[in-house]
Amino acid sequence: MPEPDTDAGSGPRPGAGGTRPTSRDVARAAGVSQATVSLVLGDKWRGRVSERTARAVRVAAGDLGYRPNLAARSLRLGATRTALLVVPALTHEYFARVYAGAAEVADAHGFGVVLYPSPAGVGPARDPFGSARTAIDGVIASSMAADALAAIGDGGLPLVMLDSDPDVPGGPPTVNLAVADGLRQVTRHLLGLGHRRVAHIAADVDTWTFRVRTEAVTAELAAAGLPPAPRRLSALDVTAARDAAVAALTAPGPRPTALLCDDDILAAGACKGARALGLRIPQDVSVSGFDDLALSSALDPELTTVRLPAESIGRHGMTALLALLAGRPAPPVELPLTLVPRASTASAPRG
Amino acid sequence: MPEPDTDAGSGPRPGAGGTRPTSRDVARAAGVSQATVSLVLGDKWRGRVSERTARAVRVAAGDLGYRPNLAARSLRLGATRTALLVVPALTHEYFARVYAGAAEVADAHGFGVVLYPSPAGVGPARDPFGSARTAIDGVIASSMAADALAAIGDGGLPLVMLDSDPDVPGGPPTVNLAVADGLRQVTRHLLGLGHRRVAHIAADVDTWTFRVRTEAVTAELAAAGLPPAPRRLSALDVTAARDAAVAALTAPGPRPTALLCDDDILAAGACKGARALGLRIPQDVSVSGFDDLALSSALDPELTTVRLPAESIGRHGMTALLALLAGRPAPPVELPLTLVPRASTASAPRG
DNA sequence: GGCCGGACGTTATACGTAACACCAGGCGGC
DNA sequence: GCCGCCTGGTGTTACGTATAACGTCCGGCC
Repeated sequence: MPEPDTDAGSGPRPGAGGTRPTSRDVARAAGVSQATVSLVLGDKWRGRVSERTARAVRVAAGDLGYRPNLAARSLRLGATRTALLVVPALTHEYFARVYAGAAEVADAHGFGVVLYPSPAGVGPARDPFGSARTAIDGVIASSMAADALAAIGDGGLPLVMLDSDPDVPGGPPTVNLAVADGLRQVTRHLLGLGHRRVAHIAADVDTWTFRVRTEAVTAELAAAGLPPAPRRLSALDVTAARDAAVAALTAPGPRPTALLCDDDILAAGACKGARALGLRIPQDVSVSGFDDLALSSALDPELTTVRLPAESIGRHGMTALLALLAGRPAPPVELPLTLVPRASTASAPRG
Repeated sequence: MPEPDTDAGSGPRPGAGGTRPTSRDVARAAGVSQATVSLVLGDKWRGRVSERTARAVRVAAGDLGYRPNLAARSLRLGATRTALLVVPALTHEYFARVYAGAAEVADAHGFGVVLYPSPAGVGPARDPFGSARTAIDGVIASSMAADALAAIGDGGLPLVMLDSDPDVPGGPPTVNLAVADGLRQVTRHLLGLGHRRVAHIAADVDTWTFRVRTEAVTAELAAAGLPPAPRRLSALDVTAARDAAVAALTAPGPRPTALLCDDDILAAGACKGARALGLRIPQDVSVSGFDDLALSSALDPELTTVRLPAESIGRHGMTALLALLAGRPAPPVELPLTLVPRASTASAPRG
């Protein structure tokens, strides 16, 4: 049979526009069979291939610029060694940091991570992961609404949930932040400064992680013998939060002396609202955030907030998914949070 | 190193009733051959399969919950219909918005987009895309340093560069923002307000998009008969920018009346620095940014800045890559920028 | 000398899909 | 009566990889 193959291992041919070399090309160049190439490059050759042959294979692979065809490998193995990370929004710094943590652990185990930013949870059940049409082995989903969860479950893939209700019976393994405790810390911090009229600027987002925040604040106020904080909903957006703050500060009755915000972005808006009314922060009104975004130390005054270990939750999430893929159980995790007191909160004004 | 976890996808999954159905299972259920299933589900059956048979196939596929094996499809087609978007950092809102634009166009063409956030451009040449080990058809790379570009080029994949030097002979197609013009607009804005002593807070990042900013500012000042602005380098970081601003404002000689910043993040730091010195913005010193991040309207006063059409550059980038993949040329693109004057700049103080 | 077994490789196969080449029957034209 | 053509499919193959099953040489031991 005629062999039009001209390249007899003469020299490197990187990215010359031709087709990519396969393991068979490497085999030909090294004078061995394709199986041997696979063994050597897959590091499974101890005691089955001589040192000299292995070296020859590696040299040939290097010369040709061989890179394995990942689609073929995935097909053969029935696994892609890739995880999908579903997040509600990428523009929120928190999720970018979660990704970084997940990628770190994945990398250490030879796994990849692919991101799918889903504006509204996830898409229709038929094709939950719209534009991320990549073959994946498992899913890590962060801060998903309940109906979105159902759509993901349909995929039949191993699943780990981040920042989601851990008490669903038969639900997927969860990795959570101690969000409730974090907001208790904030509330106690404000109470400790003498504040008795606290307005709560909450995000109008129907996810577990935001729902528990309100419960925690209310419970902590009740424990101190105070009524629930007036709660103002707002989109997770500076302008909406500004309006909510203005509404809270101009509502009938005695003016709140503190604005407890569920997110740093809301806190930034709250600061603008307070200033628009001529109030000074923190002398006239204290403002607290939640997240410790870069934004929070860019503001003036710097924001009292709660630091979220975003990278850590990403690491734990990936670790849990790897456990699932290996057939091991993934016990639930809850990570502690720490209050970061800064300049935007101070003692309540007298009067 | 966990070895025996390779059979992750092949184990029987309780919810799905065994292993995932293949096109052959669908064929069996519908009483046709696998080839017919492929034709029907691939929408290539017009005039080759009867309406009735096609319907039967679709019903069977739906009943079984069939989803094509993407690895097998990619192997067969030699293409993955997936693009890789390489960005320097995800925590910067700009890149998240670029992604959104790229994903929009990709989706409309049945393509997927996978993100690879590369802390330092890209990784070593051997495996440029570290944790994003997914089979891809092409690359869109944004704001890459020169050496990183070389590593990407080695991949031999179609490549589109965003925010990169368009004048490299034989270089890849580029999609750019008119960054130089944007900074000229800012400079003229400040000159028009009477500022004659402008300090330039620049990012210490060796990429084209930041290099041209300094050139543009210097050229525009020279055109007005002014010496180059004292330039202070800073990491792309609030604290570093704060220090740079303090240094600029306390340097020997007459104090600058304006701080021209290459990025909104730098501007946020500059504001903090100015305030730390007891200066009011904009009465004592004007501050301008660049990007129009959400941050810029969260600051107080709101930042004069330049709006970047991030989604648009993502859309154009993906469009260019699709052209390349179709064998068509991708002419260079340059998108115009618009100045957004807000409250952080005002007339230069007299004296 | 025959036989065993380690060292060193090779041959063959399957993964699931898409598409090319073929084929059976019916029908109209000449 | 034969050809050509249209309709509605089917058999088969190849994509590139990983690995199970199978050889082959050769030194050593009873």
